[in-house]
Amino acid sequence: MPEERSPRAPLEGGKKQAIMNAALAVITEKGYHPATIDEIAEKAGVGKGTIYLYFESKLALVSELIDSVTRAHLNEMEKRIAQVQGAKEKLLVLAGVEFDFWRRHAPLAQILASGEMVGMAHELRDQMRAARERYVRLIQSVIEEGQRQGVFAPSIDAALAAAIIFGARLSLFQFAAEHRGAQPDAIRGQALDFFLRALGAAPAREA
Amino acid sequence: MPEERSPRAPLEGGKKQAIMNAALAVITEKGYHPATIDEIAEKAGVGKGTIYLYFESKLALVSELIDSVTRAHLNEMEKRIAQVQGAKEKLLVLAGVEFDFWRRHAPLAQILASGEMVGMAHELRDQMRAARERYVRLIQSVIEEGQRQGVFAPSIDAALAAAIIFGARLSLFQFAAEHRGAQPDAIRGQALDFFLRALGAAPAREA
Amino acid sequence: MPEERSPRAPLEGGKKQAIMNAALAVITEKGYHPATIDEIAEKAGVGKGTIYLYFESKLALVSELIDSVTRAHLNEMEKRIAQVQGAKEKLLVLAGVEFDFWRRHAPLAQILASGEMVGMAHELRDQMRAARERYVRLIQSVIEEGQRQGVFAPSIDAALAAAIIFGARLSLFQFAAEHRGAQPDAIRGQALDFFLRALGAAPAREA
Amino acid sequence: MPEERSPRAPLEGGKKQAIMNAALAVITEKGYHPATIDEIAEKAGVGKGTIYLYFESKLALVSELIDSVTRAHLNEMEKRIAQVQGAKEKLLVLAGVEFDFWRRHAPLAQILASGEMVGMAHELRDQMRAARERYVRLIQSVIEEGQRQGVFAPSIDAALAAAIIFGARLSLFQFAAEHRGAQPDAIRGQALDFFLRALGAAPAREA
DNA sequence: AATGAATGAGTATTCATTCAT
DNA sequence: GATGAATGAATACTCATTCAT
Repeated sequence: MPEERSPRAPLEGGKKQAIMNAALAVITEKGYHPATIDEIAEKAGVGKGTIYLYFESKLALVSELIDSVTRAHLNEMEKRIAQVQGAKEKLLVLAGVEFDFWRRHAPLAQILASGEMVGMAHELRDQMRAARERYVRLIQSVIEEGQRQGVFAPSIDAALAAAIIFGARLSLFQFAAEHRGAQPDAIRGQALDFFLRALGAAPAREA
Repeated sequence: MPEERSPRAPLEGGKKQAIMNAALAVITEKGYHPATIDEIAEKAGVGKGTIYLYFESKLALVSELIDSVTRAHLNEMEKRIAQVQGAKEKLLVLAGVEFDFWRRHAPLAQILASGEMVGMAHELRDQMRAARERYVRLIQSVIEEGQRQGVFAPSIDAALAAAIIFGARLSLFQFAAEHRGAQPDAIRGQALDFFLRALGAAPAREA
Repeated sequence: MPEERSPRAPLEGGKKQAIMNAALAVITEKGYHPATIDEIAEKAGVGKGTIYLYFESKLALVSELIDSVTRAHLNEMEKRIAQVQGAKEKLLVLAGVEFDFWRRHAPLAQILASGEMVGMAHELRDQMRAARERYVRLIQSVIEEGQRQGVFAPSIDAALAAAIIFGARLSLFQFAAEHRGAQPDAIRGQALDFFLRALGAAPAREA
Repeated sequence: MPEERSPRAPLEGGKKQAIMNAALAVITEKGYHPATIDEIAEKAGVGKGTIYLYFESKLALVSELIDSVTRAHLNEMEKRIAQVQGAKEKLLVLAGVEFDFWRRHAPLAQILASGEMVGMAHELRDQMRAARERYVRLIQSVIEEGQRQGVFAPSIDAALAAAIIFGARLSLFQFAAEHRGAQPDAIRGQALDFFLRALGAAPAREA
């Protein structure tokens, strides 16, 4: 591997990631406004000024944070869905990836899923709206595929159904969190059956 | 200067309401943190200090605001549901009341619907969690009633289903807002059918 | 005197003046950039936030400060000059007012006279330039009057002469400050004679 | 990677000069405080840390800068004045060198000419005061020489006259800058005549 | 010698809250 | 009760300086 280092490549990964991780943790706990640069810096183990070497502003930091997480999540989702055949199977995969994501990124996921955009900078709102739209369209395309395949009722408005499914995620996660006794898999299964029935399909297990 | 003891008597008693209305408007537009007492006072047409005669702090004001709005909403919901017979009919009523509420209080509704206000003071979180629970339980009770009446599939976890339905509200509202062309009633009907199918019931129209 | 109070008129005079005086003192001692709002507030005996009740920003404060001082100075100068006849007499009055002003406002006068504008905000530069121009034009008009009256040599470029006289003020003041032994009046007399000779007139004492 | 021990040997030794030139340019444009080490380093084409190899601090850098410029200017002035005979002739030379200097170093000259840099660190003030004194004394000695030669009026306070002439420089330069239409030489000639008359001498042209 | 990533003290500004009138 | 002038804690961001490489 010959020299191929962008200006501060070697350290950037480490420090920048540390800052983003710290920001994620603090913002998740306190929200956007109460999260202070000081606390993020301390949690990241870097000096306050260092943050401004990697991000232009607090807003830019959060923006990149959201971007990074949603992009990664959506990319994985799309890749995994493309790997299976059948709309019902894809919905199953989607549910699985989703549950994994929530398990790993609970805090940010909550912000994203909550649609908590009131009072956020417009840049961030637009960004989150865009991510939401991409996500909804992904679900919608699976539903439409199912309708073409004849496994979902064709009379259903796929966009509306996708919006409902998208919107239910946060509640489902909270439900799972509050019913720790129940198997997450059981919850996921139940929820999937719920949506399959709603889409006019036979439950997954009997498929 | 003659005796002018109660110069604005007609407004007395409504001052607290004026403040809450103003707070609702400002918070709704900008979010909790960016909303300033100054702006709320101005919009309410009262002095800045006056707000502190009626509320201990900004936090207390918002807390009471949320309490007031959710309480009114839930009370109306419960009253209206009690007036009709049949689980499906109750779900229909619920959807109707809900759409009305959103229409009237769009911005605050969004905050409330997000369910988990990341970054809000813990007092507010707990308060909103409580409201959410009361709401979910209301839906759940309707579902259980339907299961007992034999119109909803008894195998469904009513609590989970209620959580899903609760969670979908925000998304549905956003969907309605983005599809202004479509009739809101049509959207409500479609969504209701979606949930009725999910619950194992025949669609409302054919009931 | 019936009620005729602009919003915060009664206190504004006192506090605002206190702030401007403090700002003048601090800026004079340290210059624009090193002068901190904290120190100005402390010296004025008010809270830091109070300054922002009267001035939009540090820049606005300094701007108003310059405006206030130069305006007062120029107004007095113009008034006093209008009260006497004869160009030489006017020059005499001008010198007198000038010396008084320097005695009273030494610190700000230094800033203004120095033309220290490098690095200043453009707003301030323009403001100081404008004040300088008004001042130079005043001197110039006296010179031109003297030329019309035949007491000053008509071949002299009045604008250039005015610029020279204007520019010499700071140096003269510094000279006076460094030669505390000499009578200020003697210095003023010498300087006046210097300029009268330069203008082609007989010295003042023999007029 | 072959031996590349001195990749920029041709520049070695000039690095300090490069830094001072860059500092002069930046400070001249923005003033002392707003000038940042970052910008100076970039303009000088060196690393930020390198500046601290040559100068102890920003203050030291500026101090050395002022020293270097004023020293060069004064030295040239003294050398050129020594080369001519006659006080009037020396004043003529002085004006010429001065105009050249302003033309070449307009921005720094302005800072220097302001004479009393309000707000500058005390070290710098003292330094500039010293330069000013040396300059004034130079002018003064020419005047005194003229008085001894009988070309200038002996009753004039040479120190005061020198101070006035010194102080007028900034204004004259600004005047020249604002009257770009006029020939600089004409302005210089007019100004010289002005001062010669003030000193009790016949104008230069008729000498 | 040369660099530039890292640092944290220092700054202007905002805003919830108090309190004298 | 009602007010809004006054306050200062809190916060994002800058920049001279250091030091490991």
